[in-house]
Amino acid sequence: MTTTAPAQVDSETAAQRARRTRIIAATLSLASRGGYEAVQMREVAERSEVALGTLYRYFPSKVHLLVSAMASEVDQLSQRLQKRQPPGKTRAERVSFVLERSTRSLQRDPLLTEAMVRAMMAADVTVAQEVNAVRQGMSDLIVQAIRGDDGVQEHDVELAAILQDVWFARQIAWLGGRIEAADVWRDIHLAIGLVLADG
Amino acid sequence: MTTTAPAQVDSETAAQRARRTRIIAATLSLASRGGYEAVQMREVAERSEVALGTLYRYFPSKVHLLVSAMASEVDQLSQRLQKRQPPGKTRAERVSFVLERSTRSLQRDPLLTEAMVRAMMAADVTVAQEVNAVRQGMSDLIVQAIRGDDGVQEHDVELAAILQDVWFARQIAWLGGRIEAADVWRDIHLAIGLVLADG
DNA sequence: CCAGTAACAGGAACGTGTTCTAGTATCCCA
DNA sequence: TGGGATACTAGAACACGTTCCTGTTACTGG
Repeated sequence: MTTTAPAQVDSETAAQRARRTRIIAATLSLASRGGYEAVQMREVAERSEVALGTLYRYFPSKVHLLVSAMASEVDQLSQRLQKRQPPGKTRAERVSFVLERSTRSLQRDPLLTEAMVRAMMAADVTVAQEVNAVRQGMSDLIVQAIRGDDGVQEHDVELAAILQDVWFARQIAWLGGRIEAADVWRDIHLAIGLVLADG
Repeated sequence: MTTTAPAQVDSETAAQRARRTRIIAATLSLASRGGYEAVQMREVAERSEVALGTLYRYFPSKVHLLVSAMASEVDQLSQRLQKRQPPGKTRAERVSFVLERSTRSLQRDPLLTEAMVRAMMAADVTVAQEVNAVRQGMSDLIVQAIRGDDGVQEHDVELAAILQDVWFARQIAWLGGRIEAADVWRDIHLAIGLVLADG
């Protein structure tokens, strides 16, 4: 947190964009192999062929780094899912589709998920911007599913926020060893039914 | 995590119970003054007049320590609130009463809350028992409010779990500087209205 | 092209959670 | 009541996130 970050991402040099990409890639790779604790800053720096100080110039803390990595993952998920309207006649069916896909996508790589979700929860005010990017991506996904072809509905943003809260909380319960992977989806599905009781 | 914990809390010697009490007291005091980062294990040990190794024998990590502290706080809150049935004619009114009291109680000491909630979120599988104690305490509170004088209702435990998830998630959003203290309560209230739509 | 500035490399150093060791005190039971 | 196990103290040691320092490289305006 000593040095000032590169002014703007879109005014970066090509070499800088490449460094940023290498750093995120190394982070995802390490997280995927060993979770939160395996993402060690020295190791990330070494793998992305960047000095430790440079790593900290790009991402001022481990939490910034992991939340940024999650933002990049959510972006990808979002692009895959938003190619077409989620199927289903009711709001509940469409939201179920989207959240089930998201949940399965995360559970496929539990250690990576653990690293990213743990960072999201550890984020303090200095990471608010990155955290908001992640939440916005998830929210867009859910809101689009709620609306379907019906357009804007009352409370749809608030409902999406609640479902996202439950979604995160259940992931944490799973990561904390308090519920099984299968229960994550059962609980979220139940929450969808209760919150979107329209069919 | 190397040494085995004292066998059972109820088979402790008087001196051991006193140590445990002093440790929790020192933890709450430090957390209240400076939040999560101010709870430093060496400092806790010194203030509770216990060697560092002993502290780790009683609480095998900082997270265990803070979650245990939260369990003790929730116990107290629970005892205060459960003295009488929460007022209100509808489930929503009663649950609002209980959660508003809980929220206000936490917001009165933001740094302590930050320390405890952050520990709850950082808890891994080794802390599952302590985390469950906290969640059970909160759940009892909410379930009792849902039931009121009406007795057992369908899904009341699941509804309580969802509300608790939202409650925690909103606390985190507040602690993460993404929403204001007042918004915490507004969002939880909204969730109550949506989940318990019975008046 | 050159000077000055910002970014980067390499690595030492520091803080705090956690573990480990050696010695001492306390407890429990035969 | 004595002796062995268990618990405790004091403090060193280790790991990893973070900061800082020194020298070098890459960029930019004149």
